[in-house]
Amino acid sequence: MSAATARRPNPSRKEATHERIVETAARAIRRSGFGGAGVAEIMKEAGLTHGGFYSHFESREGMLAEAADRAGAAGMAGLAQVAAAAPPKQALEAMLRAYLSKEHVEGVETGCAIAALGSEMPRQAPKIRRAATRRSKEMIDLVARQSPDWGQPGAHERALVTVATALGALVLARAVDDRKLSNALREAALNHLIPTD
Amino acid sequence: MSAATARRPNPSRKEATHERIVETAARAIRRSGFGGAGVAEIMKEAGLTHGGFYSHFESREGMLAEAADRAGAAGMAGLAQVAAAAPPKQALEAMLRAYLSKEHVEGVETGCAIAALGSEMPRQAPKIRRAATRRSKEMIDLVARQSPDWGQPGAHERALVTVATALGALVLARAVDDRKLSNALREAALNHLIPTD
DNA sequence: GCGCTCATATGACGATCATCATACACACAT
DNA sequence: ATGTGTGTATGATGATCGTCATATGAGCGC
Repeated sequence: MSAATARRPNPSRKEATHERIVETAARAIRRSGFGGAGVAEIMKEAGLTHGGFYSHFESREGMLAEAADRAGAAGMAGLAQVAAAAPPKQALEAMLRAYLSKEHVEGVETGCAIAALGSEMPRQAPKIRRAATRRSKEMIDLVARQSPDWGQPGAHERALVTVATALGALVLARAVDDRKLSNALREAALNHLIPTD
Repeated sequence: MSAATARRPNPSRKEATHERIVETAARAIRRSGFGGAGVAEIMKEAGLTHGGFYSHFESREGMLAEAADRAGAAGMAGLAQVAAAAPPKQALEAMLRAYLSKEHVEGVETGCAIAALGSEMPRQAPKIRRAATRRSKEMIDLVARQSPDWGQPGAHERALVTVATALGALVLARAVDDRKLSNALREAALNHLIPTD
């Protein structure tokens, strides 16, 4: 428990619950999509009932926007952590290997939000799309910064292509019902994106 | 009530309606997703009421499977047509330019089904996933066949990467709320995928 | 300890959905 | 024309959903 901060009457009680709901929702939307994540189910999964929902969010859509942003942030943070844990020279390679790993293909619920929700984004509310855009730019910048040709002309364009390729390979590898094809997609994208020498 | 009468006064009447419903549904799922395409809405859009639906399909899911396959076939047919209309040497380039055109970014409803539904596929029924897998393979083969290095070792792998890059760029270009970024993604992917000389 | 306040629970409402039972209307053979 | 059968419409049912009004219970200041 928290007995530390005495600034506000009870700063953490409601906020902690709010946080837990958003965290749960961030996983739920990646698992079930925007439409498949019901209010009652999310609250139940967070250890609550559906009643108090509207004291935390003004609407279901508002919650979805928070959840989408959280999901995007979580995926980004995971990638950034992988990059930070690797030697600078191999940061990009480490990120790509993690992004195109079999574990990431199977772990939709905790993985990249753009891959899990990308094709649903065009019809989402402006708030959600803005979050997706911001997180996408972050991801592109992260890749660009770890690229060997950072700062050189065309580096940003190459980062765009790298992200597109990894995202497309992941989405396809998840979509198909054929293990061999799924693995072939991952391997082909990896061999193509990682400079072999 | 209905006995096994082998009498068909008009064999095409019902089939034509069935066809029209599937065609309508194929557009609806690309526009609204699998979950967002309701039975009543699809029937209404096909010029009917929701009542007769279950004389055409055994369930909503069965209809979705037909519609998904139809959507995949339509997207493929469009691409194949573009390829056929271009000089053989430029067939691949023509396909890529069409796939990554601004029109395709904006035309979700009549475009590539994998791009429109890709991130929803992992949680769909087996029938739907099988259709998606088959259509994906067709698309990869189509690209491989039009590639300049067709038959050479590694050509198939290169086709996998080409498809992944185009798909990822299209999904991202549609997802983001930023016109400039959307265009930059299309252009970057095109410049990278089309052999410039 | 007492009562006030806030976070959460209980329960209900209206809307929407897939599904099905039944009634109608049109086309064809006679 | 008339009746028969097939294709579609009308309407209902039960389930699920988002939303909200109200009740309950726990923690904090006095």
